[in-house]
Amino acid sequence: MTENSRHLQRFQDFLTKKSLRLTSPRRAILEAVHGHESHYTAEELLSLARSIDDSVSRATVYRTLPILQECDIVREIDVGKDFKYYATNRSEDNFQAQVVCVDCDNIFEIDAPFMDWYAKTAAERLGLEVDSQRIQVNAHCTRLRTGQTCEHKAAKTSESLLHSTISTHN
Amino acid sequence: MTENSRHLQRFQDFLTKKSLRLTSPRRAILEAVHGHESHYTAEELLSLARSIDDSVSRATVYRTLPILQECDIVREIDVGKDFKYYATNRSEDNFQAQVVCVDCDNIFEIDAPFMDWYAKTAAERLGLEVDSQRIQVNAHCTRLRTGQTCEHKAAKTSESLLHSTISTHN
DNA sequence: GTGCTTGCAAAGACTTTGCAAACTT
DNA sequence: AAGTTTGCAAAGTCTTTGCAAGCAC
Repeated sequence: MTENSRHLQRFQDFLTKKSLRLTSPRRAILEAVHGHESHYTAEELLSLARSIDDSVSRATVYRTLPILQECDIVREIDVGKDFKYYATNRSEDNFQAQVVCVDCDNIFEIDAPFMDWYAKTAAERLGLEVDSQRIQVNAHCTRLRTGQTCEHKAAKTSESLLHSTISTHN
Repeated sequence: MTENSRHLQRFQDFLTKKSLRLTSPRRAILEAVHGHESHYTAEELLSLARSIDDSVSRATVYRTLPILQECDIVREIDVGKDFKYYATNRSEDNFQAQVVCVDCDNIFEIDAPFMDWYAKTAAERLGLEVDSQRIQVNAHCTRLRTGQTCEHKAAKTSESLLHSTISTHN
């Protein structure tokens, strides 16, 4: 069973449970969500969804994203810009930190397994219960800073590093 | 030497260095920055600044905040809402994580000393150089969830916890 | 059929910016 | 005097919302 069909299944179940309907725009948006490799904006999702069903409107994308987040199919990533990024939840995902290159806007994700423990401890000290958590590191391209600005290409070649795991426990 | 005067000194030096001017609105805003206890919005800063010099305009607040951030007098805290919070840098501050109560919007800060190490390690793996970092934990009020919603009052009484330190190294 | 959905365009919320007048050095 | 800064209001940017027509079930 592919991830796509697993997500479709989950989406349908969720919609049914809430007496919502599986419409053609929603289907196109779900497909678009799988068409994106990494992080995308609402606008990018709209473009791709429109290439699948050109009647999809911006409003529907914005109305569907919260549903996809509730289904745990998509997650929102706010890196402090004036718009948000979204990413599709792949099955093997652990909690991850975002490393954002401020020169080229690339977003890398790196496992940060200690975060679950930290968040829980921090919240408990305040008598709270963890809802969600987030780590973000903003960084510059050391090597490329001197030459032309940090390039997206450079970032792409680092993709093998994306699944590195960093833990504070050694 | 108080923190206020240290900040004023730093502000003046910075302005001079950049051939900028110490004007009355800027002075009022700097004062307002010290009048706030914890986290404040641009709008709240504007109100307080206006109570000191009622001619201060919203535009000037927005234009002055970036300068204060460059001087390291104020820091920006983006908790993913559609507006930003600001906090005055007090001398004893270490790197801190934000714990945001999603019920009452209170923001607590807790030391997270391991973050420097983590950010550096994560960035290095990608060939980047750390610029800034951020940890945020969103949480609910466990105890108060059942009764009336989590109250701001309740948060205030936890203030003694604000300076707790949590480290992953035990 | 019932009532959830959609697209469109207008509205919203916060922040930024153009401009002429006012002010700091 | 020279050049920065200000307040005002308009512009901007992303996101949300009202509404009548259109669909899914």
